[in-house]
Amino acid sequence: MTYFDQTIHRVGFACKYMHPDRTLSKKLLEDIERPINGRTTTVKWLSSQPKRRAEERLWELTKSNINSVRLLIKYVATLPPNQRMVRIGSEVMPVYTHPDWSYFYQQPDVKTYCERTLAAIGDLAREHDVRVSMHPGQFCVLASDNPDTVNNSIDEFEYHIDIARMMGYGQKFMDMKVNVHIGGRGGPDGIRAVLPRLSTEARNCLTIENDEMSWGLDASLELANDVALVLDIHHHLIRDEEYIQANDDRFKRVIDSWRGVRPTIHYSVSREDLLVGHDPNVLPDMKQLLESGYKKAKLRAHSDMMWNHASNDWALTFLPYSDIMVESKFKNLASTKLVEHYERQIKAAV
DNA sequence: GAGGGTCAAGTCCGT
DNA sequence: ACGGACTTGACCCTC
Repeated sequence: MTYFDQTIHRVGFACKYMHPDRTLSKKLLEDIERPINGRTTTVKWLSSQPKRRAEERLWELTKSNINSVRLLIKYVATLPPNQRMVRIGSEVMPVYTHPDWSYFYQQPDVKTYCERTLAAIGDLAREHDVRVSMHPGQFCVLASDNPDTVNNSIDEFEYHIDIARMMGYGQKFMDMKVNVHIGGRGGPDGIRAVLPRLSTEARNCLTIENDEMSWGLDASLELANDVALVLDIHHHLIRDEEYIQANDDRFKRVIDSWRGVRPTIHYSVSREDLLVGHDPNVLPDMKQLLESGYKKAKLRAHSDMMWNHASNDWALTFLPYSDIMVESKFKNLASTKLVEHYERQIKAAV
């Protein structure tokens, strides 16, 4: 087992808190979890309401969601230093980029409220050394071949950057990562073309992640001199059917793209209910699974927990070089259990 | 209170 | 060409 520094090597989770005691009633769990997790609405519902009522709703959601970010970071701050990393969900300010509703957030009282509260939350994160990030969703396609989609995607990306900026991030290269996939048919050139149109803060935060279907690691490596790269080791496994190694030259180039800042990689594993009966001590063999009829579309879906020890051992070989964002359905429960399992292994080995 | 229908946006795969 | 998956629930509404 390799050297392990509690204060440097982080494992985090994404967007949502789950209470550890799952034996509690559904209602009680909801009461506990609800304030910590984001809520949202739909354009359709908002536009069906009188303007006044819709605005009230947006106010309520915005206040609730900003407070939920605060509570989430407060929770992460109670974790050991090696688990102080979390992704903030995108629903903080619902419909922020929708043409009918973006005005709402430009109103001075709303804007001031968001700036003031998010600044304090950024301070809280820095005070407790919580590493934060964001990840715009599937509709943010900066490299689309449709100019309208690119325009909308820039707005959507800059929305995330507004949050980062209000929290006090974006001033230095990669003080916060806001991660997207290449996504569109424009590929790496499409991403490069859009860079001059982004704010300085956006360029400081943008990371590009390799996709599990279309644009893989080789494509994102073309951007190594332009942006920081996020290696998703499971995506690479799905797409290229390869367990990339931590000493691989391609990973070295990923590390270099962060220009001295400690990178983050993404790690997930195929669903446990898809690979029923699979030995948790054996690495899933992609080629074999595909030959026996499993589809990539199914294999890409995230598991509840990090159930495969062999896969975890592989993922954790990256930890000396980068933080690991665990992507799983059971969120903090999966990442915490993974860390605790790893630490027990280290203790046993000493 | 439970259950069913619905939701801004893009892209890919399979038929 | 088109539907469904991905994401992926969460929410509203009706009963």
